[in-house]
Amino acid sequence: MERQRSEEVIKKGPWTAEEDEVLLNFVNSYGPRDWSSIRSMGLLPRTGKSCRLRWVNKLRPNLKIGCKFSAEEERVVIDLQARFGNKWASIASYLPGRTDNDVKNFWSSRQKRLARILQSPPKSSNSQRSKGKATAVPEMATSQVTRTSV
DNA sequence: AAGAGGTGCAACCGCTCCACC
DNA sequence: GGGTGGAGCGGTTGCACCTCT
Repeated sequence: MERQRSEEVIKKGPWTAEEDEVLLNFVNSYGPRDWSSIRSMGLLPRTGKSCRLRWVNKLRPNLKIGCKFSAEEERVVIDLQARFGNKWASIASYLPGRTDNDVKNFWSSRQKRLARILQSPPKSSNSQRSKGKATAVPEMATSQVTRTSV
């Protein structure tokens, strides 16, 4: 019973503004550490893991939230990925304001797109579904293909 | 105007490494 | 020296939004 209760307490899914605020207050007071104590102190019904992730990806100061990767950042990611492989945290450390999750998502999106481009025959450009969100692809694609295919 | 397809983002899960007891 | 717990990292998945047909 008790165990069941303690499991029920853990919340998952999207974070609310209130939770963000509590997490920020905690970090301001104790610093970005001891994540598991957030739950043990009864501040939030979230795991330490979840709290750390939320802070790192969304609440940390100086994050470039909602800001697309610049051409320069893309180049850095491509270059560092070639050097380090999928060491996203290491790569992110070279990109101020970017998180490992950002870099990881950016890279996997590019990979998917590249795969699609390479698979699809070079039909007329009309058939390309270039979304507004996903514009700067073609140039990227070529430079990436050469590197990733190694 | 509606439906289908594709993209990007946020979050969770499992594994590995490190520090402490 | 070994065991346990916590933190960090990488991979994967689901959802919402946007564009095109």
